[in-house]
Amino acid sequence: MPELPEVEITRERIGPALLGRRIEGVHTTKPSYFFLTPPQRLRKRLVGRTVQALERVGKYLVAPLDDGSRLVLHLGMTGQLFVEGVASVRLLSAAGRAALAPEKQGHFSPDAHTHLWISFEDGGPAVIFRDVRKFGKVLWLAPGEKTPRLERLGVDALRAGGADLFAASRTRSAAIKSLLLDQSVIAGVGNIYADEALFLAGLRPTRAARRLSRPQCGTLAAALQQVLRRSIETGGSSISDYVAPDGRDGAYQDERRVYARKGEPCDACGTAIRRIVIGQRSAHFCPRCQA
DNA sequence: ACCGCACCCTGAGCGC
DNA sequence: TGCGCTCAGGGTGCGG
Repeated sequence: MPELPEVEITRERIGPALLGRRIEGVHTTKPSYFFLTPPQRLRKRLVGRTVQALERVGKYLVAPLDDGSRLVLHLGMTGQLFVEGVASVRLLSAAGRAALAPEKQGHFSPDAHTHLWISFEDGGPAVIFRDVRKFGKVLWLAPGEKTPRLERLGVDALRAGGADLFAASRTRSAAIKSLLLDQSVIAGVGNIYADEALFLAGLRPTRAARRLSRPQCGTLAAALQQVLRRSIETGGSSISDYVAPDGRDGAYQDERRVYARKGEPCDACGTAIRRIVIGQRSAHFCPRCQA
């Protein structure tokens, strides 16, 4: 679910519920690879701490704490970071939803997928991290400690220019779509926005990266900026799981030109959108508009 | 270096 | 109703 725009919206809206509040309790599910830092240690390190800032690095959220350590979060595919008390049907499974009366279907209560529950000394609402597939990650870093996960990220997608793309693509024979998804090249782009940017730039996702000209790299970088910024403006894409920390859906899914629109007519020319597979991921494009 | 693939996990939706 | 299958905004690690 969450790509750069969704993570950025999450950062902005979870901030008020997190910053400056002293952590009283941390409740977790049992150890799993979701916890890069084991739950028991995580609890020990977090209780009594105060979150001083919240930064986004690619698709990661990084929270510096008052003792110089850092809490690192990644939402994976189905991660949901939100404030206790918000209502959204996306916070319940279809089965759970069906079991409730319609007027209660937005109400969230902790379930087996609620891996992190952070409560605060001020007694206000908790911050909750739920993730059905557990592809998300929680990691605590000691003061000064580094992690390859952050170290190897390339330039943030909101700051990536044509020159970055051009330089990174010269030796790459792989499809440009795969290059866009490579977080060590450009950090933050995922499947939706890679497809949408390639459509806007008029480029086929299958094109070998090294075959792009300098101007085409410029066009693609500009398209990426436009797509990402517009998605942030509209609150991100809520396609199946994504919900903002305040419980609201994004609206960018309504502006998609190609992603998950297989068989539908292209907005620009009417040709049916095609879906293919590139690097084990789906790719969507208009066979007429994208060369 | 770089590329493709297996794998991590759960749930929804589909055809039969 | 149930079964088996495919699919899903993520990333890592391996061998070639």
